[in-house]
Amino acid sequence: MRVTRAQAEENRKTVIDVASRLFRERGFDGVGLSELMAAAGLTHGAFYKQFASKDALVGEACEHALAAGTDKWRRTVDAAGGDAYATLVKRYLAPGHRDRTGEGCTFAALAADAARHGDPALPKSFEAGMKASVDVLAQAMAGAGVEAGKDAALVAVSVMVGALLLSRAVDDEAYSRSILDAASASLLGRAAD
Amino acid sequence: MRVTRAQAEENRKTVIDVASRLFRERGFDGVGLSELMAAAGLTHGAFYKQFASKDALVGEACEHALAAGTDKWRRTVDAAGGDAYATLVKRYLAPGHRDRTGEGCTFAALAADAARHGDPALPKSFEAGMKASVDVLAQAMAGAGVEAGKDAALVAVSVMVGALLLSRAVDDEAYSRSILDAASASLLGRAAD
DNA sequence: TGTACATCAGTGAACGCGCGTTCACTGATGTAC
DNA sequence: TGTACATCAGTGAACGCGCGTTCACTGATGTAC
Repeated sequence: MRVTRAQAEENRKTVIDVASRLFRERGFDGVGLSELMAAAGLTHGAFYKQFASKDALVGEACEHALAAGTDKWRRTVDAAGGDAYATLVKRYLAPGHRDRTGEGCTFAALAADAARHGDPALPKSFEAGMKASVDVLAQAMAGAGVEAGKDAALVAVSVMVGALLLSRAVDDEAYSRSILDAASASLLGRAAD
Repeated sequence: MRVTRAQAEENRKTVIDVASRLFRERGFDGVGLSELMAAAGLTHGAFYKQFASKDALVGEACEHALAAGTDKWRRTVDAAGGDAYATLVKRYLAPGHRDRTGEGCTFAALAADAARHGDPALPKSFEAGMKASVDVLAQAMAGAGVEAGKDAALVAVSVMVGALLLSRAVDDEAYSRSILDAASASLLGRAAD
């Protein structure tokens, strides 16, 4: 049965939101459309009334996840003031972030999937998300009096993404934390503990 | 038709080798057993004479790829002497490595896949590979007179993996290189160019 | 404002397809005498 | 060393299953008068 235009638009957003979580958790191939639509409270048949294909949703979900990540960082910087850089780094390299892949960093979760996906729209989205993240981090670094500049922020993002990715791939909890802690200490200086 | 035991053993190794390349290129879900066996010069039916399941091959292929990566680093260190650290970093953060995912770093290619795979054997393999890589890199850093210690090597590996991963996920070639170059300069010092 | 009709978001069955896996069969290899 | 037989790596057809996608249908929404 038909629903209001507002409801339909809301359903569309729900699907994208659910997809952005599930894709981060299990990868593009790890989530079927039936399961995804069920998680959004709909049946799978409704999918093609909103999206041209699964690939189209993959593109929108990545864009959404990347934009949400940047927004979250921006809000943190706005709220934390001079502590912004340390707050950003500590939250990013925390076990809580490591363990909630679905709500976490899109780069650490999906960059490899995006690179191999074929669709040229994904790299464009990831690049835009990357540049935005680097900008926000550079601003936070400057505010903290850390050596600023785009390159320093670029490297900082690389450390963060790499450490988070690796911390998720190892078995031992203590070793996993030591990866996060070493990266955190390196970015914030030895006195960060 | 039956083949010699030596031939069968060789075929098994070929399958693992081909799998370790294809999985790095396209992910575990991106490679079907028929295609994989065909790439190894066999038919898909032969697969289950050598492996219990696709998951079993995934485990062996990861182990193989990780061990091969560590060996390659070790050989580079043995061959390059005092230049080992710079050689390692430059080769790792080179466009050639970025563009050959199938023969490249297993962490950058498969860490996310491994983290979400479920099978507890994968994190064990990745952890062992990580520790071995950190050891080799720490040795190379010490040989180059760079601040040594496990933590510094841990962070260096994080930067390298993160930068490579991100360089593969963005669209613009120049921007991709700037990620690799920034990481390289950061690890080797500004004078590295 | 009330009625008549067209629209279309959502439903659920069905489609073809490729997946991982199984199996009866082949025939050269390996073994026993 | 030569012969007879058991083994088993590899073949290729077949299995059930879940995937992405399509479609006829429903019925409340949106529109026209």
